[in-house]
Amino acid sequence: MARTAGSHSDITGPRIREAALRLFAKHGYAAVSMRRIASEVGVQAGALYNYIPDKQALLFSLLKGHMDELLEAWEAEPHPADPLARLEGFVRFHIRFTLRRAESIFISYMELRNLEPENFAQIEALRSRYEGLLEQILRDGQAAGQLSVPDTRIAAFALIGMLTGVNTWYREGGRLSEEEVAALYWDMARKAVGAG
Amino acid sequence: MARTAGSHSDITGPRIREAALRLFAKHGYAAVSMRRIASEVGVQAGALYNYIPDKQALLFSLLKGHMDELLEAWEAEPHPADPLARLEGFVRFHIRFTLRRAESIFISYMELRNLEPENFAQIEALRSRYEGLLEQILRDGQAAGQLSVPDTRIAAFALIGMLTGVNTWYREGGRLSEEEVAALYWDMARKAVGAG
DNA sequence: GCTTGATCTGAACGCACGTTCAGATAAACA
DNA sequence: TGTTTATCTGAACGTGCGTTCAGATCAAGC
Repeated sequence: MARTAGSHSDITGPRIREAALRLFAKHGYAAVSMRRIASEVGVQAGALYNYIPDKQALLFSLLKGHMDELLEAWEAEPHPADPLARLEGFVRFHIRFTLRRAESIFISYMELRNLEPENFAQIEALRSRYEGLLEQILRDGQAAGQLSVPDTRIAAFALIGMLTGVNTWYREGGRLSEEEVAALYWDMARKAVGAG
Repeated sequence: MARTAGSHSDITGPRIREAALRLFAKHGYAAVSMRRIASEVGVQAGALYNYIPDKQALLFSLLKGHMDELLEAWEAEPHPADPLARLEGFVRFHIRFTLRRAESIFISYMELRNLEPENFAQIEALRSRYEGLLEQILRDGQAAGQLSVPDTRIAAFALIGMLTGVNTWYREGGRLSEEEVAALYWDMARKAVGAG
């Protein structure tokens, strides 16, 4: 028994990442062994090391990939000139992302502390950039007189905290659709920043 | 070398809980060993088992203790008849608790998944009770016509998410005092639920 | 059909884990 | 002062960890 028929690098590689993402989200990085990930992929633990240098690099790669995808996806969104429309776009975008990439969002909040310092700093920088995007929208809206918050920085944190919170209660197939959730949160977010 | 002079049960016990809380919050339950906790207390790992049956029980005890303290502290607060005042009380109470018991709040969100099923169910029930308190306030406020939210349940989740988010950025001795943070969040929370 | 190279197995490495326990120690009490 | 008892040590247990690697296997190119 050795290599299973029909298995290839371009299949196993992604499957390792998918399995790791799912298991890390469910049990936590430290609680998931390489053997467990390998078994989920249908492979021996040693085979993982054809694809990743070590466990830490696997975690970092997942978090980095997530943040890159998040920022790129935001860039690809339409960015209306009107600050309030841009804010609505951000809220809806963030909700959508949070619901569709629930596991990625989850581990990128939970597993930060399991990153080695250099890795942590990199992810933290990307996160700050993302938070900065929202803060800039709020500043523009403030300057345009469309909204009023006492502190744009804190307001950005508050909004992101509020929006990201959906993944603590949202379950697919539940009472509310993604669109309904987005509408509810946009209503509250809009009011919260005084754009009644 | 055996028992260190002057050490007693009523000192070691709490110190174990304090060390475990701090270490779990910083590195995560699965990443912290019993030997590490013991060394923090200045004791050998075996000595821990004079105070707790096992590691899981230690985690559960910390989370249960936190939830009990949270609910009891809320009961001890004044509960004005006016729903809007009660909402303000809740927001300020939650911010205060989140800032002062940062580590407890942190692990009671992060380490839920490391609880065995029966333990998880217990903590989850207490958490639901706490969320229910806020939802009831929102319903009362709605009935009194003082605020307007499309969905009290979701609004409760959104507010708690927003408020709890402070512990992702707040650092003691930073730019804002606890009182200033509370004021900022109360301003946004009040507007968010349409009590402009 | 042979060779090559990518892919995987299976066993092994040293290490750290949670937990147990017999024995040592010192504080408390007679 | 002698005895008791709560408290802690230090070593040990079986287990599973992340990682390495020599050798087996199979797909592809000639």
